[in-house]
Amino acid sequence: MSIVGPVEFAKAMADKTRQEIMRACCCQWVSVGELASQIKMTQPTVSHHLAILRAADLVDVRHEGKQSFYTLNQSRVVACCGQIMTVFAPELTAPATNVISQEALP
Amino acid sequence: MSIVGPVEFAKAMADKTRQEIMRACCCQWVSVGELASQIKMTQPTVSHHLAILRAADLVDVRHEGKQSFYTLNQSRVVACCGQIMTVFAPELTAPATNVISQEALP
DNA sequence: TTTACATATAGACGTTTGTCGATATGAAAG
DNA sequence: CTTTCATATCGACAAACGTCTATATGTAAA
Repeated sequence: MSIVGPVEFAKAMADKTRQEIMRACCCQWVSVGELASQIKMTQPTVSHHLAILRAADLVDVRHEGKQSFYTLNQSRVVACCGQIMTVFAPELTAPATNVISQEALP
Repeated sequence: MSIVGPVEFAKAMADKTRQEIMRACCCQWVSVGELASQIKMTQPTVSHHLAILRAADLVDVRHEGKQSFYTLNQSRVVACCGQIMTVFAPELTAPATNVISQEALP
């Protein structure tokens, strides 16, 4: 929903603690409390970082009873990395082989 | 040479001005003065950002007479994005098709 | 309706970061 | 050698950021 460009994506990832959280909830749903104890940070700190990751659409949330479970949005990671590579490595990321490119040259 | 992990890479890219500089010197060698006038920032500010990008190995430098020319290191961009995708999107970035995976399942 | 528990938000505080003007460094020209 | 020009570094300042404690919100149990 939210428009997340290369700058917002990089900003969201530009923190050691946030990347630890991302690793901790990669491929699984983890509660806030469990995240806090795993990365050894207070619960409010973890909630704060989760809010940032949520704003960047880098995590999905599922509310169950009194607790909320988070999981890493891997598709968004791939999409943002793809965009970065398209913009900042155009010579190394050909947008599909162009069939007419060779013959069209004089 | 310098070890640049996902955190350092993201930090280096987590700034609008720095991404403008990167776009400006993508696919070409550009002097510091020209970069400064293109992105409309003072020369010291641009030098400062270039130092950060240099530390992250995201730009290459070539000194010619009194001026220095910079160009974006596209290979590093691809390498860092690849590392991020491997770590934070393992389910979407299969490390080459595993031939025995299907038959090995009971 | 209380009580207990999980998460979110608010406020405070120290640290880091981005920007600038001033100045140092270094290389070519006169 | 002195001057000029391009870039790098320094010092200052405000804004943004990360962390904590305290508290609010909301849900389930007693």
